[in-house]
Amino acid sequence: MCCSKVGVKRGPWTPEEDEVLASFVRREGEGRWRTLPSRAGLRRCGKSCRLRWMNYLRPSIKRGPISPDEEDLILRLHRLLGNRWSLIAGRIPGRTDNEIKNYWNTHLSKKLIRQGIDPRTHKPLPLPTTSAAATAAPAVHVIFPRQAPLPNPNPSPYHAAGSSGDIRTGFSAHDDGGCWKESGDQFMDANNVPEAGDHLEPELYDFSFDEDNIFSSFLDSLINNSENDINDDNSDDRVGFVWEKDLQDDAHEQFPGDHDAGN
DNA sequence: AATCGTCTCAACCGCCCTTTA
DNA sequence: ATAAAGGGCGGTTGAGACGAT
Repeated sequence: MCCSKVGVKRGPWTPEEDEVLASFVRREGEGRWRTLPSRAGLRRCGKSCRLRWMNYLRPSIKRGPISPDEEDLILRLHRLLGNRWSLIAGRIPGRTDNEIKNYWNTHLSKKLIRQGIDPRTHKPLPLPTTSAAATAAPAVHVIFPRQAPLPNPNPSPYHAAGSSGDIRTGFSAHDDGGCWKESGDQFMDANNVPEAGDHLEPELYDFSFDEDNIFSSFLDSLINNSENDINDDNSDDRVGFVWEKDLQDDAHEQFPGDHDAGN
């Protein structure tokens, strides 16, 4: 709670403060945010300065309403990544995670609900007469193995872990080194809800790889193929999905140790 | 014109990971 | 190995804008 310090200003930024911050960052560069206020002569906490710069003052920030293309991309990415706003924002030039998060919460989630789609799972909302099975419908997440290589050139990398795991880097913090691998032709998709561990075998890989490159190319393939991945049962290269449904507990039960590897 | 309810989004909060000493 | 600092993340809040009554 750095902003609660005595003498530290809070609330909306004034144009004068913006100018001080922007010119200072342009001159000195980003970083060292905690000491920036004193160096720049601002009565703000470092976090507030960083946020203001990242979400508002950066020259690369794009202004104006979200275009239909951007909206479509957000929807696709959210379907693949869940509430990983920084990752989503990273694929949409000029947009910030905060902006996308707000847009999602105020527009897109409601739009999906109106269309009868669960904004969390991107699956059809259950009918009002909820059965136990319907209410237990699990969330869909793609969770990228942190240190696991892709098993083959046309990979379907996915990973079982609870979404409560750390997602700040886009990988699960619970499962370093652990990777779920498809078994035979079995895939998980929206029409094939497995039990945790069904049709899957955990595999551990003990060599590292270029995470950025792998992740980037993998994400590109996800975006490009996302329609098929999700909706087309005949898709050959569809992405495997892992169903969350309290998966952390279930998977942990079946494969103890796997999910603690990163901690 | 006044009041109320809803919506929007900038800003803050609290947590946790990474880096540094 | 450990603690502290720095930084980044998603979730939440609240003030202002806006529309309905």
